[in-house]
Amino acid sequence: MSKQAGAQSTKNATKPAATEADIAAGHDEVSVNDATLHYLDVIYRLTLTGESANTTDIATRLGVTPSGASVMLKRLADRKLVLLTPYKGATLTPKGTRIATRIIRRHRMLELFLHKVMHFEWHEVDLHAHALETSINEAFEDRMDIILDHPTRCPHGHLIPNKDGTLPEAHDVRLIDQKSGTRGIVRCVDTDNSDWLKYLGEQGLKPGAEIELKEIAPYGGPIVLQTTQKTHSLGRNLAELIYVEVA
Amino acid sequence: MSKQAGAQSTKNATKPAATEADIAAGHDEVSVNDATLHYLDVIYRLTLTGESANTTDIATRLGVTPSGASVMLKRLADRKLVLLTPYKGATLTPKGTRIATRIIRRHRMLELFLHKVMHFEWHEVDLHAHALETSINEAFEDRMDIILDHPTRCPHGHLIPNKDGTLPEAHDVRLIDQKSGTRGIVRCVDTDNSDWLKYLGEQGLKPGAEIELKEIAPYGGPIVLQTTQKTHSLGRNLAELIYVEVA
DNA sequence: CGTAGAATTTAACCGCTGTCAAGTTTTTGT
DNA sequence: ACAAAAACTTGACAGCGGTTAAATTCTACG
Repeated sequence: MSKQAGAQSTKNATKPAATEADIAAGHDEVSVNDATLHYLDVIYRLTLTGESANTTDIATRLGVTPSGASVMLKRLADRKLVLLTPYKGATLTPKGTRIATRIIRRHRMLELFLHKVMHFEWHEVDLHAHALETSINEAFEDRMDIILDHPTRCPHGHLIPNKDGTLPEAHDVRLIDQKSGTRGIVRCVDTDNSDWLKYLGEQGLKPGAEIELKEIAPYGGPIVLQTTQKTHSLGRNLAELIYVEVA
Repeated sequence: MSKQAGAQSTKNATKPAATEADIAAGHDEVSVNDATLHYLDVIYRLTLTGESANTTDIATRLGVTPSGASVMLKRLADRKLVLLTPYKGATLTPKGTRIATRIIRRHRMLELFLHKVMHFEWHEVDLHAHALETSINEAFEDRMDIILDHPTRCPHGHLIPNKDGTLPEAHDVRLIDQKSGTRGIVRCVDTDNSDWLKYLGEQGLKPGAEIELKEIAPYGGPIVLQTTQKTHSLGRNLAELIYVEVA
């Protein structure tokens, strides 16, 4: 499964990588290096806001030095997977986006699989999924899809992209943007910080929970909200992670 | 999970790999390169007979050139994972054996998991397991062990090593070494050839099948055997793969 | 016993993805 | 506006796991 640099390069030399036709046909467009996939994954998530991803952020997320990331970004640009404006930042090309959404599909599907089938806790699944996402193939992906009955969200509530890269419909809004008295259902907890997830999970603040926003204290004060269980008081940084669907 | 050569080397430079203490404590001794693990796996299987593994066989199994394998074997010898006698062959050191049995445990457990939980056919699981075996960690391994209720054999009937490297007890004998009239239960089909497995599976000749050896035709002739379903006539090459437990 | 042929190793090289150090560009704060 | 700081890129290099071609060692056979 193309993990050795040498083997990879040789394969690419012999057989010039997947053609556009392959990709359009839904073949294994994800047949690229592990490293490449991780870069595309990170860039995709950093550019969700619409802004381009800067080198240092990418490097930090991947645990490499900015110089290393800079070099790699250039290579990805040469391969037409990212659009790079030197000293400014990177965004994904359509091709890069297709690959990224596909790997994210696999990542989130794996997270759900690890949670539902293998009974890992929701704060544990990201790490496992990360290790596995570049090792599974389309057959495995499809099999999970069947076993999980075509899921649309990972355990944290992130949307699972469809195979064609589109996203399922959602009506998620940020909890802290709502006004006091709003009632709704938690749909997503947007972090991969294991500790925060563990804490919020213990509080029952995970997708599906019914909550009512009681108060947002001014000047960065705590957010107070009510579940069927109890009243919670959360710091801004945690409350920011919560997305709800308003009742 | 350490797939980039660069990252790996750096990691090893910073943190000088698992110590003997780590290994004894049952920590993640399998924290080595993918490539290394595949080499150890192959060498283990080639040396099961007691003879040492020769370079060309190793290279063939791994899909690399003999020269490449030769270089790599030297590195593994430097790392005290294999015992190398130049121009003669390689065997595993105790350390290499520990790692190899551990990765084989994961491989076979994965095969069973893929078969039982993900409903892949028995001739499909080897490929998937091979891709995954170097990406899972101990927690995943342990979780499979629980879900599968501490299994002792993979779908083909190979023994799943225990975590300490020992093998479960077995009373498997080669079918073709038995004399006509022997009755028994198929315990193992010793091949990873997908086509052969598919065929034998379609014939019902898989672990658990009750069979009676009818006749072994001389001079390389066919082997005739009887299951509860029908009478089978197998070529020598296929019959050789079958191991049974005599009734 | 010597030699042809097979197996193996060595040498020189490559591509990938990193590192660190140094140089360049952009941003920021006064 | 301009200097300091931050961000980014470039250059020189390393390690891994491969390649091919050439040299070496082993083996088997007449």
